[in-house]
Amino acid sequence: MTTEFTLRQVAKATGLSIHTLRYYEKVGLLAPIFRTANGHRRYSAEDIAWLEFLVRLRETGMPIKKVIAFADLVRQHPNEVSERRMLLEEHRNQVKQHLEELTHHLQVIDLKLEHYKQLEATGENDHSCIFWKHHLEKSLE
Amino acid sequence: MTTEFTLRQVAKATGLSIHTLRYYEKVGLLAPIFRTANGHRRYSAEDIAWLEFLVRLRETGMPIKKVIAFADLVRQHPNEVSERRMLLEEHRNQVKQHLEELTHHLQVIDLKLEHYKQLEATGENDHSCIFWKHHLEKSLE
DNA sequence: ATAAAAGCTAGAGTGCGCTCTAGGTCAATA
DNA sequence: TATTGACCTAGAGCGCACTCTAGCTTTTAT
Repeated sequence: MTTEFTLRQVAKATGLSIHTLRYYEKVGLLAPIFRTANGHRRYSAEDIAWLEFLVRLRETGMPIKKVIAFADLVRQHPNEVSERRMLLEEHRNQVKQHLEELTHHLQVIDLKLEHYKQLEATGENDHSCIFWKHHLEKSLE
Repeated sequence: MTTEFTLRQVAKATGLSIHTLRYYEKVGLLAPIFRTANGHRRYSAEDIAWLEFLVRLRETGMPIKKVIAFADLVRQHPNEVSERRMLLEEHRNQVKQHLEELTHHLQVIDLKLEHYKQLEATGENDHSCIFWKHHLEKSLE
């Protein structure tokens, strides 16, 4: 409330672009930001705190529409926390699951890398190129 | 090579849509798939193996262009594995980093959830709603 | 023999999340 | 006084990754 920040400052602070900050406000990810007499935005520390949480939701894959739904809950039911909790809990579980899938994918990629390293060490050809050869043969018929 | 599969079968096997399979071939994620006399696609077991790895790359966030670059390396340098290894290693590191960021984000979300649970238990209001009030006050001036 | 189901291509359309442009105001600096 | 630079709005444009349509042929089931 006391200290207020310009668009430019907030862009620098959050890592979001100036364009994105205006866009986020336009679509309702942010409540309307306070304006000076000439219409320029002034962000409060609380605005920045919300932006930081919002970015976390986005970076964990929450679609913009769902973040808007979350923001709307705060606006419409500021004293009712349970709906927000449920929405966030659902998201948390999705992130958790995604995390587990990624971990598994990483293991497979690591296996493939191990395989490559062995091939490089022994100077052998990649076995999987057979599959490409098959197409070459066919196209030469 | 021996057993071959129809478009429909491969869609079911990989979880990709029929449209997507044709699209992937068109843009070069797959080498041209073998065709029957009437022009219908017939996928080999190797095609499916590559599709499965490809899906893993996509699901770990590798952009299509980069997957194409990877596929091109196999086609152009089937005996040279080191470039492929480097590309894949770079991707692996990005996935690892992403995984760590996600883990951190998850912790913050869990903290927020803890906070919500406490509020629900004590029946208190969410402190963060102050930030929304600020805007309401301003709009009433 | 005919209808339904599966396949084909080229290319248009969609949804998401920005990102940029045009055309303007206002304040401070050279 | 003129110009630079930060800001404003409305709305157009873009890149990605599909997804679907139109109009056609072929195959399979009844």
